Amino acid sequence: MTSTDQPQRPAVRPTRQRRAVAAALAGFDDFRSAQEIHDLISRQGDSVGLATVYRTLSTLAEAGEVDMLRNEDGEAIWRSCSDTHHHHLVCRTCGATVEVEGPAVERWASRIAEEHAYAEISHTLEIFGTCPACR
Amino acid sequence: MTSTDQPQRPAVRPTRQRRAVAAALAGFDDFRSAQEIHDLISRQGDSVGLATVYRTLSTLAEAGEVDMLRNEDGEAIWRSCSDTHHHHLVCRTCGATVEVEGPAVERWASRIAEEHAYAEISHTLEIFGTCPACR
DNA sequence: CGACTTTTGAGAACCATTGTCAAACCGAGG
DNA sequence: CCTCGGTTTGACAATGGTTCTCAAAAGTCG
Ligand SMILES: [Zn+2]
Ligand SMILES: [Zn+2]
Ligand SMILES: [Zn+2]
Ligand SMILES: [Zn+2]
Repeated sequence: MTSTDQPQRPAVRPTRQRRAVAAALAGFDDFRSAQEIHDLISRQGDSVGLATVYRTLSTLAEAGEVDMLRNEDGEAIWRSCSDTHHHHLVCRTCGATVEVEGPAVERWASRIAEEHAYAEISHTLEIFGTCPACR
Repeated sequence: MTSTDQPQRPAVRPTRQRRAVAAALAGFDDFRSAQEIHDLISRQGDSVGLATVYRTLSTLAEAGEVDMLRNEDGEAIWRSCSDTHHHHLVCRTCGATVEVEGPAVERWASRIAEEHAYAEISHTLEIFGTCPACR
């Protein structure tokens, strides 16, 4: 019996590239685009292909290690976040981010979904504005 | 004095194309992509360039006549909505939409922004799920 | 009917994101 | 340390939604 119990996970390997992306993510606390992250990595001397940056970010996002959301232009932006469910207050200009929680909102959302019999619910809730520093 | 009081609006003209887009929008009540709307128009016999569809939708959105939001792939989707501020419960599969309101959420969002001194606030709040019909 | 301004559309251009696939890499055994 | 098989990478092509270009077409108004 080789493996009937374990779902046979793909075995993620700790490579130089993945370490570089993780390091870059640890280096800022605002939301950044994949391209910006790619640039940051290059600027630090490391060299990681853009496609790999995208792949790594997607993987991390699926694992819940980073949050991905879309700015008002529809571009994906990423950030290493705390692992509890939360939302964001994001500066439209510089990306400065504050994690926020709203238990009442969570309840409201699930109640709404329930009332209309929608299943497999997910929700997006982000607040955009101009931070004090960018005024 | 030609015009110092009126901000000199661009004078939007009622063209066949704009009427066609408006008619298409009136023909469905779920969120659709620009391409889908373009197809609907063609299917109704009218012919409107895709670029014009985009232009018209953008104009209508700025005027608050339609709502634009992004699906989970980041694509813009559009819908003719009521003119009061509201949010949406959208079926991930068929696009079926329910407009929802949450006064408490609105208050929560502005309080959060205020607490962190962010200005020019806007927020996005959408709930995605699978509607009863799509189960 | 002109003179003037806005609008349109076919196609090119953009550009973020994803796909391709051979070469490089990793880790476990041997 | 060497080998073997699956994993990962990266240069580059390909996608696909959206915007740009600009000459031709269509409103507006006297
Ligand atoms: Zn977060
Ligand atoms: Zn939430
Ligand atoms: Zn709406
Ligand atoms: Zn609101």
